[in-house]
Amino acid sequence: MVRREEVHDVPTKQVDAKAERALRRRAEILRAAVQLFQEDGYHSTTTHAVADRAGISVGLIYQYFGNKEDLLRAAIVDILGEFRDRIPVAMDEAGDDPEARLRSGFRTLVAVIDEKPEATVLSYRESMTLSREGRDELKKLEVETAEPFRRAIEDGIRSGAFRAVDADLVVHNLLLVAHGWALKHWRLSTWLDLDTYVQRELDLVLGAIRP
Amino acid sequence: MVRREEVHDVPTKQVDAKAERALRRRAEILRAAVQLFQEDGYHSTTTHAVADRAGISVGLIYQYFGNKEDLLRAAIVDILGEFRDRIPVAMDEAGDDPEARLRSGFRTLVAVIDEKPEATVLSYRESMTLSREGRDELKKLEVETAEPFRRAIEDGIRSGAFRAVDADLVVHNLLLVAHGWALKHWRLSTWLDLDTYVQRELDLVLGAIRP
Amino acid sequence: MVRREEVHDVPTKQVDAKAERALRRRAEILRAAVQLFQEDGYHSTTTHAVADRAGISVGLIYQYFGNKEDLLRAAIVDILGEFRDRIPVAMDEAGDDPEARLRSGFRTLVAVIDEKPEATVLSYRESMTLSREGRDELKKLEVETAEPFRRAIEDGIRSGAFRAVDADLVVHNLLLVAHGWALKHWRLSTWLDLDTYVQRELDLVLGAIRP
Amino acid sequence: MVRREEVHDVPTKQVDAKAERALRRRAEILRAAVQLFQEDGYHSTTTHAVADRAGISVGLIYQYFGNKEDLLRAAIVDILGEFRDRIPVAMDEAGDDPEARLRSGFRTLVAVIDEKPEATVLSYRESMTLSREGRDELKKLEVETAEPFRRAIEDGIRSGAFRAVDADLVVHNLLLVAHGWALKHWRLSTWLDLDTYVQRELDLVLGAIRP
DNA sequence: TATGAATGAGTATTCATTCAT
DNA sequence: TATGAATGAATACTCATTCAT
Repeated sequence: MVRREEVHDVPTKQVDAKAERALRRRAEILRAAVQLFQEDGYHSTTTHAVADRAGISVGLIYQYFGNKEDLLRAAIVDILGEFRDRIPVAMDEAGDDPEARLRSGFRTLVAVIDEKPEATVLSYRESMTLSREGRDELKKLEVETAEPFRRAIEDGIRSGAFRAVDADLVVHNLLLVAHGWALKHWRLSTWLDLDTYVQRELDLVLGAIRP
Repeated sequence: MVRREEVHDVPTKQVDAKAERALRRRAEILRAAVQLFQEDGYHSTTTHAVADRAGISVGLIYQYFGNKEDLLRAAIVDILGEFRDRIPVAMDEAGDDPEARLRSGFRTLVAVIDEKPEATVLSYRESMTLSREGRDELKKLEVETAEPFRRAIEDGIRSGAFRAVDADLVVHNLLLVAHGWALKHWRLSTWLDLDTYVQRELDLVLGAIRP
Repeated sequence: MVRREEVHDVPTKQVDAKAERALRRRAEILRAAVQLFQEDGYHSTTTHAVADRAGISVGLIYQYFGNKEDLLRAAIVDILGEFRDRIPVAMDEAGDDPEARLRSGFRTLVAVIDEKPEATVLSYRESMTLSREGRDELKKLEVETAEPFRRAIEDGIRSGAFRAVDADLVVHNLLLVAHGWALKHWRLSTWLDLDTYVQRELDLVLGAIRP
Repeated sequence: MVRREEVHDVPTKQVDAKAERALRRRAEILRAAVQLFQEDGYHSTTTHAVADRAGISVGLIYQYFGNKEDLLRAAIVDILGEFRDRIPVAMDEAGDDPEARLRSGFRTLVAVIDEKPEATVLSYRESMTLSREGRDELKKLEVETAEPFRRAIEDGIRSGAFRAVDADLVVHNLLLVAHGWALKHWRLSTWLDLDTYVQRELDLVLGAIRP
């Protein structure tokens, strides 16, 4: 007879399947939430509406998220995390030239924002809704997102590719302008598409910092 | 044409005193509301809290404002109206030179934002909370605010002072950067003061559009 | 013209009327709550049910009580307070003789319990439901209720009217037996009425402590 | 007649092992439930918490108990059943003397209560929570517990060992006082231990009914 | 004008219970 | 037997708004 402990042993495969299923569920719920938060605003979105959109019951939301605010936090962290992860990769693919790195990073930043504009807008609109901890987590991610841009600019300044500008301020502008694509999309999209926006903004920003 | 106040048979003086008192009350309530909206967010602010802060009873709010949303709309319209009114004046005082006009307009814009950062942040955070009509009113004011900037840039392009840039895009950037002073004040203020911010941003923006 | 502050002055009479009305409301709500707590138990009683029974809206409950638990606390404190207030009076009316004082006090105690058996049962059934503070308040009241009985017994022991018994234990028994009238009323009432119960219990208790 | 377990064609030994294991499981769950009911109250105890404490899954609770209330009923019946079973034995061991029988029965009653004070308190606090049937089962057990005491007193009255007191009332008091050891343990234990409590209470009760 | 008692619709969250595995 | 993911009914509490005074 097998030891009792072993009775509960389950094939690793099954465990993985379970864990994967759980992750998918979580993502489904989060997607539904982000959609609705964007459509109606965080406060106007009910947990029941999120459950309906995700095709599950209200109760299940609380098995994957602590509460409604946690859902908001996860939604915002989700996109900020994507920024943090994808931008360095894109910049590295662009090689060593500071200007090329900046272009690639900015292009990726706006592209990610264009993929999930709702989440970006959310992070502006609702970050005050979060608790102290949630907001601190956000700020940390924001700083991490800014970092590779800052380094590229400082490299450029050192190499003489850029003027001796306030690197932090330029990064601030780059991020603002990137977010602007989501924040003012209703107006920008009347005369610009994504590529043109990226192109023209890069021309402006780089034009301002070239020697 | 008779002024509306005089329709009833009351001495003008008394009417004025009354009207003035009413205006003051309205302003007091609005001020309390803007403070609290900024401190706790629109949704977390109760009408009772606004009444308390303003030193009046809840009921009275409804004599000056239609409902809570109307209070929000008024708060946002208030600052946007100030932009619309003060910027053209500031630009005109700067004379005819497009660059001087831009500088003066931007400086004023950031100054007004610095005076009431709450309201600016509010207009980003809560404009989706407004009804269709409220939002349309906002967009109209936003366009009116942008207009003098756009004209100065186009004048500059025509006169050869600026390159043939996308004027609307530059205005979009100017406004974003101005709002950025309120939106990211927590970070910017760690290394910049108002004047330096204005100066450096103008250098960047103008550097990008000069021939 | 009167000073503004005086404008709000209201006749004292009116203030009293308001305060009195508020007290009546509070009592109405409390009565409804005690009834329902007794009928269905605290946890099975909904705040809506309390409001319905009291003939008011749910919201109003929260203008008079902090929350549902506060309603329970108030209900229990209410009766314990009555014990504390009425028993010393009854004992004093009985004169100086320890036995007469004990009889009178016990008779009153059981009478009050008989008037509001629900509240007595409540204090047994639901006191654990209360928060630490609530329970401490209860214990304090319980001790205050016991005190006059304890003193009468010790007086009797000193004067030789009673044997040298454990006074605290006798008080404990007296209170238990009094509460028993509410706790086991369903059985006791099959063969006893209030007066007989009081009479027989006093005979037993006094028979046990007489020399 | 075949035992129910044997209906299916399984070796008796295996059935017994199974049945025994099931009984142990049931007892484990019940023990966890009683602990938690006492610590947090019946309503604040979740079935998940019971499962955790018992080291099993929620689902399994429902294989041994019909529902949560059934768990409560079982917990209370458990201790009342122990009263019913152990008291007659203790009294018989004391011989024929009514007073000796009473003493032995009471001592055992308080001892059992002291072993499981939680369950005793539970039966006071939560019996109203039970359904009609559950409460009737409890009352039946209570009467059965009382019966041997009643008989001992009546025997004593007949034999002249006791005065012609109301036997049912004396039993009522005995049970109340015994339960009091659990209900007011927080206060009694400040100056009494179990044996002293039993001793002094017996002295008081017997002192009241001796001729 | 001004008050604030009263309303009651609206909602996040919990938790006993089920059932596919 | 045993699991625990999933359900969804139930409920305390809030707060914008009204209206009698």
